[in-house]
Amino acid sequence: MSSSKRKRADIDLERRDDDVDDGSGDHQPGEAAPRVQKEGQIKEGEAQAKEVVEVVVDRGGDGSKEEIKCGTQQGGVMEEDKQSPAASAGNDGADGIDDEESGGGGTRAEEEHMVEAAPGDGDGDHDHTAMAQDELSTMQEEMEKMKEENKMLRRVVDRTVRDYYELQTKLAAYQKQPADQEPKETEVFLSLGGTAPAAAVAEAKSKEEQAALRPSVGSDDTDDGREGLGLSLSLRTSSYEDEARRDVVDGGAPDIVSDVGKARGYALLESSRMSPPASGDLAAAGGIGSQQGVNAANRKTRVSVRVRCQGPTMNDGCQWRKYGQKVAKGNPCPRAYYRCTVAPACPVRKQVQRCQEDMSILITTYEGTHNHPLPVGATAMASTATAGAGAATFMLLSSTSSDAAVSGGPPPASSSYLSPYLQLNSSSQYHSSASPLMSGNMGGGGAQHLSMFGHSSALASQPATLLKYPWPPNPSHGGAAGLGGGKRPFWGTGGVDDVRPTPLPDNAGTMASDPNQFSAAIATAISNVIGKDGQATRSKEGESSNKWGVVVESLPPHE
DNA sequence: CGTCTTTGACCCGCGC
DNA sequence: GCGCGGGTCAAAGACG
Repeated sequence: MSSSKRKRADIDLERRDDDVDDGSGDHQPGEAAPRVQKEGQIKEGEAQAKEVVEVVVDRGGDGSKEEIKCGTQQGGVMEEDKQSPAASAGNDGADGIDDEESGGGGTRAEEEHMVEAAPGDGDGDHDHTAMAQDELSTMQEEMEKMKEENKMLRRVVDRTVRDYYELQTKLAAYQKQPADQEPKETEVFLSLGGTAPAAAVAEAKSKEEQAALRPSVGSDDTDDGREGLGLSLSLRTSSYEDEARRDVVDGGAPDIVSDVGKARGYALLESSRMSPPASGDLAAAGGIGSQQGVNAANRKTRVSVRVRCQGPTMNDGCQWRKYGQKVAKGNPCPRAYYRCTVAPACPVRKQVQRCQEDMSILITTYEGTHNHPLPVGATAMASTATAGAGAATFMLLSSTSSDAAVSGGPPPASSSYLSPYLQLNSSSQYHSSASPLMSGNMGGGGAQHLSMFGHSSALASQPATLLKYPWPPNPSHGGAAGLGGGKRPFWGTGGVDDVRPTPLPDNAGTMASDPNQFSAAIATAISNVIGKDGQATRSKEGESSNKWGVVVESLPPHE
């Protein structure tokens, strides 16, 4: 596997949850809802509010690598999308950079956020007022520092962009050549929360740049509980082939997603497309259309998601069947192997394993592309997202996430690799209310949303009714039943109309304070990234091939 | 009764 | 060529 040939998309979602713990060492993928409950018995109620989500999305599909980091920020978050690509193009280096306005890289944002939070938390003790002021001054200083850093980052970004364009040019030339042999890699990282998963880090090749980009990160570390509010989007693309057209090229910048230290919680989605399909189209399409079924090419596509959640699994929205489990050498935690059961011959498989460094982090790797149509809802969502360029999919952060929810009924994801809906089980730290996320919807049908933040509350702003899932909330979908009896294709269930991605907040700026907004910001960032692919892929019947039809949607707080 | 999870064994690829 | 590790298969058990 020459890395050069494969594409990768990584999405890191970092969330922090205090809450739920499966406790069980085994992380069982949510698939078996019923069982999960038994074993894992996650306590929704326990989920406490803080969650930090870091989403790193790597898209390999097109041959371009993109990194997007989203950190919770106070200031306007999103907007970076566009920049992100550029940044990413620059390669890894760019990662954290992005939002100029927001204050710089997501990391910084986080720090800022943290800073504020810290003082704020101070309760209202009057006695502490003086101290608070001191802290404020300190914070201001930090802010200034951060600003400076931001400037530096901007420079880096500019440089990156420049490089990006150059690469693009080269890429274009390169693309003209036969792609078959050419390897292409695209990596896209979305990191929310500013922290990057260790694994991601490991991958990251250029740490220096990262450091440069995210100086503040360290600060984050300090605050575990903090929601880093910074959303940074960086795109890194390295594509050697045509597929990559859309995005940028990157050179092999590794994913840099971030520092491990922060392992607090994050979800990382990483998709890497290893093989360019024999037919270039496939790759471009995301391999969707082609039923190639179990093509090797399909298998090569990989997406990994790292989510920090104590919950046993992350729900991706698809139906999976566990076919094996093994202990990997470097990680004491067993790795579980799942196969997509949505369609009989679906080549897609996924591996679920907990992060050694941070057991609360669940790493899910998807491989291959679905050879069956994705759920309409998912598709619709994906399309919506892509179209809007805004939000691609629903990402829900649910702290509740019991596996059950997850396992519940996962309709296929919009994207071939990832289901549009990813559920992160974990309680959001930030939300005091524990886990509301998945609330009703999730529970019953098993929401297939990717929940990034536990703050359901934030999301809550939107009426639950708004949240509609591609598939009916029927219990049947949900539980094991969904799987068992429910092997029926998910796509049959839902109507496109049903799906309504929550509109992203117009003002990114507002996001900062609100978790909801934050999530929205993330969604936006993701959507941007995804959008590209999504559109492309969607072009073909909107099947799963989209790599990233991800829509971030906030759910109403659960009760 | 049917389906899914669990678990051990087998096979394949890679590195030394 | 050997050993190691990863991934997959298949039988048995458990659960709904």
